[in-house]
Amino acid sequence: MKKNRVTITDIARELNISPSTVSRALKDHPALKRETKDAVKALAEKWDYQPNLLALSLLNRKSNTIGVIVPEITSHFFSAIITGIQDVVGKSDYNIMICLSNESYEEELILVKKLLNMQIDGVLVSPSSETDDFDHFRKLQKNGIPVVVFDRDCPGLEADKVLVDDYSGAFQAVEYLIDRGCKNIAHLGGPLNLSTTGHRLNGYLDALRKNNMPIRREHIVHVPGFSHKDGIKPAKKLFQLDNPPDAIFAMNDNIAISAMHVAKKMGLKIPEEISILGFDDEPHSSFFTPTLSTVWQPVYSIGMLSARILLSHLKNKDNQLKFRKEIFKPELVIRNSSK
Amino acid sequence: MKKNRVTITDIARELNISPSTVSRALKDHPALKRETKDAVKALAEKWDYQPNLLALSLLNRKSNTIGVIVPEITSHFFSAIITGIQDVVGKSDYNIMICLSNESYEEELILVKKLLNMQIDGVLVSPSSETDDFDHFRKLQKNGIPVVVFDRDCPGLEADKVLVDDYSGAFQAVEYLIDRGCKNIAHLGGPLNLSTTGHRLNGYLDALRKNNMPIRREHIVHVPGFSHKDGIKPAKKLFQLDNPPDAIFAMNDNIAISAMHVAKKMGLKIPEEISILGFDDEPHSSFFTPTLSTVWQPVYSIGMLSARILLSHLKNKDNQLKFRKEIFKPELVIRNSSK
DNA sequence: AAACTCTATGCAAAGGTTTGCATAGAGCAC
DNA sequence: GTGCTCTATGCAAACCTTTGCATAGAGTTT
Repeated sequence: MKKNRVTITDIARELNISPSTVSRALKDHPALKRETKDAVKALAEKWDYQPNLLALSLLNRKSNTIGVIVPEITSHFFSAIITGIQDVVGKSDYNIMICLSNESYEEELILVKKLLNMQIDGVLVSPSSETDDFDHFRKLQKNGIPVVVFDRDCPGLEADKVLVDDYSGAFQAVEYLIDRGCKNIAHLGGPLNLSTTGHRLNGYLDALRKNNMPIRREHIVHVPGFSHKDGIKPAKKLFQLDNPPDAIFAMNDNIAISAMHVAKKMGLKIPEEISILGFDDEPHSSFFTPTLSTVWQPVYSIGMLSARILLSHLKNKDNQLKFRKEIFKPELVIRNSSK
Repeated sequence: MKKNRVTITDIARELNISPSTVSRALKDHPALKRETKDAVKALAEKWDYQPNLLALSLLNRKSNTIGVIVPEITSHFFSAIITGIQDVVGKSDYNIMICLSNESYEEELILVKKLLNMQIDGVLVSPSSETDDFDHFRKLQKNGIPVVVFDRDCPGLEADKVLVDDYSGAFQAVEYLIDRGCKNIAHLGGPLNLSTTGHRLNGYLDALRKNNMPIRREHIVHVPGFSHKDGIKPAKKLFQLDNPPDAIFAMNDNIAISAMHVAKKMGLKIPEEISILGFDDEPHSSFFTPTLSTVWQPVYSIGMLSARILLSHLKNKDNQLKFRKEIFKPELVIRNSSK
C-alpha cells in the first residue's frame, strides 16, 4: 500500500481549499457553496478518489467488519452456512472476515486475538471440536463485541445462538429405523465434547430406550474425524462383530457413505440386509446407489438468521440483557438406503 | 467497538509517563530504564492491553490483510483451495478476507472497490464466470496492490498466475475414452468465456481431431451451471438423440454424476453402454456406483502456491517486471464409470 | 563553580478523515 | 461610516500509535 492513493488532503491542496471543506463537499454538506461542491466532486472523480476506511474506522471506532470463525469450510455444511451469512451481510455496510480454526482450540485463540486487534465489530462463531473453554468468546463480549454462536453450541456461554435440534433429528432417524423393523441399530458417532454430535448420540440412545431396544456398547463406535476415510475402519469394526447391526445411524453423510461403501464391499444388500442413514443431506447424497437416507438441516437459514441477529445487535447497540436462542428443526429425508 | 479498550494513552496516564515511553517500553526499546519497562509491561498485562491494528495500519500504510476473491465456496474445489491458502497465510503475519462474488461480475466490482477502500495489501482472485473485463484487477495493480490469479485465467491481464492445464486434462480424458473403444463421445460443457471450461472444450475437440473422430455439434451440450441439478436436462438431451453418445466427458464431477444418474434412470449400463468421465475428483466421487472416473487437480497446491507467490511479493516489494505463471498438471483417475 | 557528557524521557508530527466551533468578509440596516 | 447578521470556509482536535529529535537533569571533568 504505497502512497499513490489520492487523499482528501491531495484534493484540498489542488483546489486551494481545506481538507475539511473537501470532506464536507464529498458529503454534500448544505453549508457549502454549490461551486465548491462541484469542483471537489469533479476532481475526486477525475483522480478516482477512494476513501481510506482505516482512517474512518480509527476515527469512528468502528471497523465495519464482522468476523466469522468456523472449524473448516471444505464440507458443504459450513460452506453453505457461510453463503447464507454472505448473502445477508453482503447487503449491509459490513464486510466479512472468514477465519478457519481447522478444528483447533489453539488456533481459535489466535484468531480471536487477531479479530480483537483488528477492532472487529461483531463475531459469528461455530467452535472447533477441541473447544471446551469459551473464555476467549467471553473476552470478545467483554470488549463490547457481540457474539452469535451458530450450529455447535457453547454450553454455559451467554450469547445469542442459532442451533439445530440435533437430538430431535437423531431421535426421529432412529425411531424411523425402529419403526421399519430394524432390531440392531448401530451408531457411528463423533466427538463427545461437540454439542452437535453429543446431542445426536443422546437422541440415538433415547430413541432406543423409548422403544425398549437394548443399548449395545459395541454398537456405538467413535469415528475420529468427519471425512469419508475416517469412517471406513469404524464401519468395518461394526460389520465384523458377532452380532453385527442391521442398521447404522451415522453422525454425518460422509461417514454414512463410508459405511455404505464397506457394506457393499462385504456383499451386504442395502437396505435389505443393512439400513444406513446419515445426517446433513449433502447435495450429492441423492446420487449415491442406493440414494442416501439422511437428516436434512436448514444450513443456509442458519447462516442467514445468525447474520441477521448480529447485524441487528450492531445496528441497535442496545446491549440487551436477553439473548435469543433459535433452534431449527431438522427433517428426515428418506431415500433408498433405509428400509 | 466502544471505548472500553485499553490504549497506550490510558497506560501512560496511569503511570504518569508519556505514550511514546509506553510504546517504547512495550517494544523493549534499549534506551529505556528497566524499571520503566517492567512497570509498563506489568500494567499492560494486568489491563489486558491489545494494540489497535487500525492505528498501526493507518500509520504504516499497511493493513496486513490479503483479499481472496472466489466465485463460490460450496464446491469442494474452491473450499480446498482456500484451505491451502489459509494454511500458508496462517503462518504469516497476514489475515485473510474471503470475498464471494457468487459468479457475478457486478458483485466482483463491488468487492474490489471494498478491498481498495480497506487498504488491502494484496489480492488472490479467481474471477466469476461472467467476468470478461479485468480492468478492476488492473486498478488494484495500479494502486500498488499485487494480484495473483488462480485457477480461472484472466487472458490479457499481466499478473502472476497459478493455473491448471485444463486443456491437457481434457485431452487425456478424451483420448483415454477413444483408446478404450468409445466412438461417439459427447461433452457436457460449461461457460465458454471461462478459461477453465473453455480449455476443457478445446482439449475435447482436439483429442477428437487428432484421432480422426468426427465432431458432432449435437454431442456438445452447454450446461448452464455447475450443480448436479444443472446437468440433468442436458444429459437427457444427449441420451434422447437419434445417435446418442457411448461416452460423456463432463466439465466437472457434479455434472458427470448427473449424467450417471440420468443414464441409470434410462436403464443404460455404465460403463458397458455408456462411459462417463468428470473433472475435479471430488472427495465423494470414489463412493458413487460405479465409482467415477475423473480428472484430478492439485487444488490444495494451487492454494498454497498462490499464497506463497503473493506473500513473496508483499515481503520483497520489488515490483518485479516479470510475472510468474505456474501451470499444474492434472491427472487422469480411472475408476469404474469408464471402460 | 562552570562546562561538558550522557541517560532517560517527552514533544510533536505523522498517517487520513471528520466535525464543533471560529472567523473573515460580504451584504444590509441605521 | 459604523455596526450587525449571515455565509462560506478554515482551524484544530480527535481517533491510536510510532519515532526523530529535543531536552531536563544527573554525573563527571576541569
